[in-house]
Amino acid sequence: MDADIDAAASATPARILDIAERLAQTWGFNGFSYADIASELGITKASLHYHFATKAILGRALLLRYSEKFDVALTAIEAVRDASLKLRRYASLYEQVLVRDRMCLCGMLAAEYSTLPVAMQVELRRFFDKNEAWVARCLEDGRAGGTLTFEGDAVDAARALTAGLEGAMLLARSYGEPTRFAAVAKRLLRELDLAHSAVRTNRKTVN
Amino acid sequence: MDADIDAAASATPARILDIAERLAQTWGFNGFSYADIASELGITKASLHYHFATKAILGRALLLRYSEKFDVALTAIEAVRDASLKLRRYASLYEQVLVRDRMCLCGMLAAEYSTLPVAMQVELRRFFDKNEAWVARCLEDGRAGGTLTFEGDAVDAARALTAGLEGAMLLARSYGEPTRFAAVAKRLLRELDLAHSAVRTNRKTVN
DNA sequence: GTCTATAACGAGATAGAC
DNA sequence: GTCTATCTCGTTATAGAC
Repeated sequence: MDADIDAAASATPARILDIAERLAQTWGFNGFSYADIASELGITKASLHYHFATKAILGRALLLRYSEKFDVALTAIEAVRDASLKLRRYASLYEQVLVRDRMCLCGMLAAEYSTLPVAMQVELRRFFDKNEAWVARCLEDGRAGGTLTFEGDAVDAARALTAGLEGAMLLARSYGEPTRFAAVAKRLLRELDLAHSAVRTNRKTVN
Repeated sequence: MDADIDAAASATPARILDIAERLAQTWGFNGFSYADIASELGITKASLHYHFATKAILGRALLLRYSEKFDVALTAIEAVRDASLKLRRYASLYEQVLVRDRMCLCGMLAAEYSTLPVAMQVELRRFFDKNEAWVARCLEDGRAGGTLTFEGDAVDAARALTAGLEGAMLLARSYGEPTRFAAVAKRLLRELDLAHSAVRTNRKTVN
């Protein structure tokens, strides 16, 4: 098939990005070099520069691809009806990254923000903006639909949730204990859950 | 005074750490070099190596001093009676760092964790452990005293709070908007506040 | 305690052959 | 599209004079 041939012919850039992505999620964008990718892929540094002329270009491509993959994942979750379940699926996206001993690429890049090429800084903020908008919409839908509860602006609540997930990831990875993340995620989601909140309300009124 | 003379005589290591600390909080531990410190301090790289033989030693000293300073700050907060206010003061420690365009040193190092010398990894976890214990104790006191409310283990709640604060800091700094942090912090603390929680409970029962 | 000088290495990047 | 070879620069670190 032509598609397969083309895919095979253009496989090298994708494989480069695969390796670079894992290294960036593990050591940070400034923590790996062209030499690291080259040795792992079995080609020379010069060949890497043919595909990605500069590291800044590679980094931007990394972010764009990651953002697209994230879009696909979010779209898949869109099919879910229940907003509460949607959020649990969303949180599990983070967890899947963590159990592979990686940080969220964008959380990692956020830490390195001030050292990144401007083009990467722009793309990183774009990623967070999209992410935040998706979560905010999900929260708003859930509140309107009567499955979620939170106060104030949905965007603020979305920021609190993503901040909690990113931070929990950061800390859990330092301990090599993904369960630390899971516990925090569960707690964050529980607070948004109307069903659980109602239980808590009842308990209070009984007291 | 002898103390002053001694302080002046041993001022160089402290000034080195001051600069290194700011650079580490801005660019990361791997984001600055001895040359950066040397040029800013007006001495040579060789002189730096006299005070801190290797960068790993410098990094560990950085962490130890930061941890001590944090202890002092926490002890100062201890004087506060109200647990809710105590937590607000705690959160404002983070905010004070952020408004100076810095990341929490330990949040930054957590991102770089896998690239750090083992001695720094150990010290970093020690810092988080102490931090977590302090917050957990504060939460427990507040719950017992009837000013705070949360479910389950205090340690879990403490981890959720610190994760939220660290993550919010990370994201706020990428946008150069400290208000993003403040909004998330306010939300996190509000959820722990019994007074506010009671209001919410009342509102629910009215509905 | 600070200096000059230098070692030893790794980084990103380029030229030009195949 | 990949290679060899090389350049230039920045990095941590050391030797030895002052």
